[in-house]
Amino acid sequence: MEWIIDQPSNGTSVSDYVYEVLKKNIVGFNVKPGDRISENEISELLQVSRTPVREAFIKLSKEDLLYILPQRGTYISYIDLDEVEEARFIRESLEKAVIELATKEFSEDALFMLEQNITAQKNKIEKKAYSEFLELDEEFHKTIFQECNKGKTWSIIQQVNSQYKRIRILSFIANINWLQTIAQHQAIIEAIRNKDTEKGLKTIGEHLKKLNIEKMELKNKYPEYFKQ
Amino acid sequence: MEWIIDQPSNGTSVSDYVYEVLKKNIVGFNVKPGDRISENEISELLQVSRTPVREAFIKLSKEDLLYILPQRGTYISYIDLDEVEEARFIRESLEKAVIELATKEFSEDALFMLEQNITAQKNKIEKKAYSEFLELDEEFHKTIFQECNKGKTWSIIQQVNSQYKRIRILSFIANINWLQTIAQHQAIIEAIRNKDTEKGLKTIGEHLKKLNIEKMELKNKYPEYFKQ
DNA sequence: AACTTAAAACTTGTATGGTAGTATGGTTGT
DNA sequence: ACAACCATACTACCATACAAGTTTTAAGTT
Repeated sequence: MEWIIDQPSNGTSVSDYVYEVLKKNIVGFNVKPGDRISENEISELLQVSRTPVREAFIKLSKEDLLYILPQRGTYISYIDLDEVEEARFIRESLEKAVIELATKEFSEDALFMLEQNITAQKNKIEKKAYSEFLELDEEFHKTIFQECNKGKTWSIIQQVNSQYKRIRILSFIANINWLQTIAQHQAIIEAIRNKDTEKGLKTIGEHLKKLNIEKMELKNKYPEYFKQ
Repeated sequence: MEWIIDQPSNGTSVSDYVYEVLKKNIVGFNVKPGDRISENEISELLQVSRTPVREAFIKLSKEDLLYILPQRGTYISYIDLDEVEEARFIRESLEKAVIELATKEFSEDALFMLEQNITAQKNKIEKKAYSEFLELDEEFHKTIFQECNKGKTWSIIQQVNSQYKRIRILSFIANINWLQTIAQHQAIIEAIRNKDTEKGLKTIGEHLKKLNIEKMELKNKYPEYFKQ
């Protein structure tokens, strides 16, 4: 498969540019788990020097999207279901804590944004624009965090979420139900509006547990992407 | 005040070495918030090249212990109480989620480790060895996470916790009560042993909220370390 | 054919050189 | 006295060179 190489947007550093390109291609499985990449190879591919490539590698290795073996090589990580589970655990813990805040206080403006987001989500689904749908999904949750003044918390989730994202992509390729996802988003909005903390917590739990069920299914379907 | 420069321990990379030295000196207030440091200055001080220094800077900036202004300079961050509060929020959410697991299943061996840790804690307090006490404190919580198979979760806390750590150091310099801390640790052990989830959650809440009370007190005492 | 071994071709880690952008301090013009 | 300007000395960023270690390759030996 071919690499997707967007042009660097203005204002970003070379280092960030390399990071973005690599992340996109890893999460999108354009480079496959187990593949070996090298600083030289990427620096040539993107026409930049090794330094920013190296910095991007380090950053990605912290997200466990790749692992660096000193003096040996750098490899794309396999999806580790134990890690995915822990990422889910972290995300569930933090999302629940935030939904508890959101069901106590939430501005009308932000609620409106969430609703607009959902209509956009439906649109993308009809057009079968899955990756754009996933972006909106992320945006949805991000909005809740920001409204609760927990932007840093969201960035932590982002960091842990990389592994998780790859599974979601597979899940969409495998064509598993996304209509349920939208229904859950709607339920979250209702919970916030009615200040129904109980319902909010329950929905978030289901929302994230859904993927838990799919995990084994996906591992059977794409064993070459998984650890062991 | 003088910089504390330990020798590099064998096996660690130069980059990690620089990171450790810088972190220790920032958290310990040997370099003060607002101070300017540069790649050149540090590379000369530690007798290494600029590359590993730069990598350490990037890592520390992700923990918000310093901030990099491109082409302008790198500065030690002031303590931002909003950020500290969010770090506390994250930690509380994750610690509660883990204590819930711990009060359901926990090995006898690990419980023993926790008890041994507490006796060691008392020791350090008597000797007024505060920084060593803080290390044991961290170890205590880490043990719980690891026993619950949530090592990654702990590492997330570590990352977010740097800001928080600086406050704890100030708190100890200002001589605020640590006996209460030990009592709370003991209460956590009891909760785990008796599988008393309710008590566990409550204690964790108090444990972390304690610092919340001290924050304003500390800001008044050391205004030069805080933002605004 | 199977095993040794040495050299070449990789890898990442570290050092150093060069560049663009920013702050600063002094000088000049008014 | 004060503002405009310019030279200088910084900064972090990126490119390149070198070092240290690993893997691959292939020739040489038994």
